[in-house]
This record gives sequence, C-alpha cells and structure tokens, in this order.
Amino acid sequence: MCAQRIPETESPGPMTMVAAGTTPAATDTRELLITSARRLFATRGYDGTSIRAITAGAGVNLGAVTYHFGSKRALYEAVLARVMEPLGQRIAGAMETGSSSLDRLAALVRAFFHQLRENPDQPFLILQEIAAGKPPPKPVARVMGRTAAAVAEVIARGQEEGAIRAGDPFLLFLSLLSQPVYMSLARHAFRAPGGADWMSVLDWDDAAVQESMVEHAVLFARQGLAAIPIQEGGGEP
Amino acid sequence: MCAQRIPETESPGPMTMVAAGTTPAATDTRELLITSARRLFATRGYDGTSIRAITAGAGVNLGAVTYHFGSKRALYEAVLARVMEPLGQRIAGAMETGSSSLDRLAALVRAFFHQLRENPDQPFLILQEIAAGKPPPKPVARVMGRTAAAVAEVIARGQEEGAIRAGDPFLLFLSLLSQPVYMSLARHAFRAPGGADWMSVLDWDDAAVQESMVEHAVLFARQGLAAIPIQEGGGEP
DNA sequence: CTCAGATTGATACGAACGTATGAATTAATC
DNA sequence: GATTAATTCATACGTTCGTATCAATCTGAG
Repeated sequence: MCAQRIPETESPGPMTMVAAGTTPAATDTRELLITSARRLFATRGYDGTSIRAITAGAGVNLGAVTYHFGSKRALYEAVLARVMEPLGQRIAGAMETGSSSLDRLAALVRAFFHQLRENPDQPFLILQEIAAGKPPPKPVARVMGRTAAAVAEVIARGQEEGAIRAGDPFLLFLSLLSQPVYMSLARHAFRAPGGADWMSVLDWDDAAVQESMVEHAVLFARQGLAAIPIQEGGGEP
Repeated sequence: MCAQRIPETESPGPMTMVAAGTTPAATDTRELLITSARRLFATRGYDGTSIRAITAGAGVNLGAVTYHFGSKRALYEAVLARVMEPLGQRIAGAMETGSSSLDRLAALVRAFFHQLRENPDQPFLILQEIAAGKPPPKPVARVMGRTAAAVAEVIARGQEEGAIRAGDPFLLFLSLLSQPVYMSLARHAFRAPGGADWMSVLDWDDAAVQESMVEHAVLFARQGLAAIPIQEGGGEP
C-alpha cells in the first residue's frame, strides 16, 4: 500500500497527485512529525519552533514537513486538529451525562479539567495564536463553536427549569469555561522558578491539590450559575 | 564615538546622567519605540515582530532599539513594565474602596475589566509568553504577585467575617481573575471573520453589551464567592 | 525481475533576522 | 568657536529561517 499526500481534514493538496490508497507504512513519519511538532509548538510557540527543530526532534529528514504536510503552517493545523479532536469528544460525552442541567454543566467543567490535565500542552497550543492576536485556527474554532452551541442550549434549558439564574447563555458559557482554562494556564504559568512566595502554598504537582482545584472550580461555577438570590451591595448580613 | 547606556532595569533614569532636569529631546525616540513595539508585540507576538518592523513603525533608525534598550528582549520587558504599571495601580486602588470584602472584590473585577477595555492589547501582551510555555516575564510576575497577596488577604478576611465561602484564598483569587481575563480574551478571539453563527448574538463592540458583560462577570464572581448554601444536585463530595 | 510511484535524503537559495560597527549629525558646555 | 558627549544613520556580518530541487532509495504490482 502506498502513497498519499496531505490527507487530514483540510486538503490543500499542493504537491503530488493522490493515488487514493490505504495508509502507507511511511505514515510513521507523519506521526513522528506531529508528535515532535506538538511538543515543540507547545513549549516554544509557533514562530519559536523551526522546521529544523521539528524534524530533528522526530529523527526524520528536513524535507519531511514539506513533503507530508506541504508547509509548516499546515503541520501546525494538523497538530491542532489532533489536539482538539479528543477534547471535542470528551465535551460531547459530558453533555450527555447526568440528570439536571447543573449536573451536566458541572460534568463539563470536570471533563475540561481532566482533558487538560491529561494533555497539559493543550491550553498552550490553543491559546497561543489567540494570544498573539490572530483569529483562532480553524480546528479550534470548530470545536469551540460546537461546544458553545451545545452548552448554551443546556444552559437555556436550565433557565427554563428555574435551576440556572437569568443571563445570556453565551456569557454564562464563557464564565463556565474560564474556570478550567484559566486555572490550567495558571497551573503552569505560576510554576515560578525560585518560587514566588505568594503561591508557594500550593503544590501544583500534588494529585490531591489538583483534585481540590477541580472541586473548587466546579463549586465556583455551580454557585455562579445557580438561581439563588444574593444580597447586592451593602455590608454583611 | 558612541556612548553606552542601557539602563538595564527600567527604574533608573533613561540614560547617562544628563545635566539635571534637561531631558534630551531624543528621549522621544524611546517613547516612539515603546509605542510602536507595544502595538506590534500585541498584534503579532514577540517572535512575529522584527526590530525592523518596530523601528519602521516608529519612524526611527534601525539601530535605535539596540542603542536605547540594548536588545529586542529588553525593549519587550520595557513594554511590559509600561503596560503593567497602570494595571497594578488600578488594582491597588480597587482594593481600598468599598465597604465589605465582597464589594472590594467586585470592585477588583470591575477595575480589571475597565483596565482591559481601555487597553485591549493588554491581555495579549501578558498572556503571550505564558501561552508560549515560558515563565511570565518579570514585570508581569511582580504585579501579579502583589495582586494575589492583596486579594488573598481580602478574601481571607471576608471568610473570617462569614461573607465569603470557605476555600483556598488563592484558588478563589484565580477564579475571580479568570472572569475579566478570559472574557476580555474571548472578546477579541471570537471576533471571527465571517461571523461564526454561534456567537453572532453578541455585538462585542456595543458599549451596552460590554457593560452587561462586566455586570455579568461581577455577578458570577459575587455568587461564586458568596457564602451561600447551595443545594447539591447530583453527585457532589 | 522490472519498473513506476512513493518516500527519503542531501543540499541550495533567497529572504529576513538580531546585532555590531563606525561615520555623520546634533546638542550642550566652556 | 571649539570640544565633547549623546544620538542618529547607513551599512555589514553571520545566522537561521522556510522552502525548493533533484538524486537516491524503498515498496509493491505486474
């Protein structure tokens, strides 16, 4: 079985013709490239990662990126697609669990946390381009779009049932998502060398601490969503 | 013959000991560079911005960056310091206002929002390096450290008073901060070209929408912090 | 075995990068 | 006006980048 070129989701098909066939053994090179690129893009950023570093890390020839993906950019998108796929699946799974709307949303937060814990590089890969001012890459936008639609619907239903407070479902979705994303980011960002004293209280690598962080975020989100009267302004009760 | 300067840390005077009080008109170049660099770093990222682009944007000579800052990196840190300074001041101000702890923290969220609205480039500049896997630059870490300490103290006091629910003050601080940061990021990230249908509901540029976003986040944070009994829905520890 | 196509390999190329250098110019002091 | 330091300017250097090129090698079908 031989031969293919630039399969993946998007199909620019720059170079040779595709002799539609099964995946060749050489697909190994593709996988090696994606693995190496994922690691480097996450730790050094897109612009900070050279094709030479990627191919060297993968133990393949310099020309492999051009051959298998057509360009550095296309490889980057392939990495993002690979990264977003399990996230999207996990989110979809979380939205089908549980009984009440609030439970479903709590499951979403948990799913996000666990996904980001198993793939610590994920928030970096996703936020990188966004933080650099560019629009989110296609694979990211796609999964985020699907997620937002599904979550907003659950939120709207919860509002009808009276379990979730009034408010724009999309804004509530953003507030929800902010918890796992921001905290996973902080988890790595605040691993300061020399240990800044103001965060030395937390040992981010301790599994128990991580679990308590998840529970904290779930509780925070749950309270933030709940339809509960809260006294505004003023002082103490 | 050239002279050396490079203040290294941003605190001392711009350059050599100039005759007291007389700022050489050439300090303009420094400001022009910082302004141009800030804009470009925010919209293109550090690696994506060349010294040539910065100097061209500032209308000054190519060598100006090396002369006034010593290196591209030093200019970047100067930009960050410039950016973080008003943020830190605004935060400090917010923490001194209001009566109750909850109000103080609500003021903090509001202050963050308004700061980020007036400086839309700020989250990009701050998150860029973090998202690229590097530790947060010095000026960022400094302000964040001060903020975390102050906020955690207010939270701890609120907990003693019974106004704020139990929980790690630092985690609560992160949940609090996540609201303005994440939403300001989303505000720009989701300005999708072609308008993704799932977010077309929001017109991010509408001032009223922005204000409602702030109020939403404040309410979400307030509810999330509040010491309020919440009925546990399904399986919660 | 043969051979065409798929893949890998070594190398080249032009562009862009950060920085260095030293002359030209400006501003301040005497 | 002369002197000197501060700053600007034009240009050069060495490196690294993404990509292109094309020969070498591998693989499976006939």
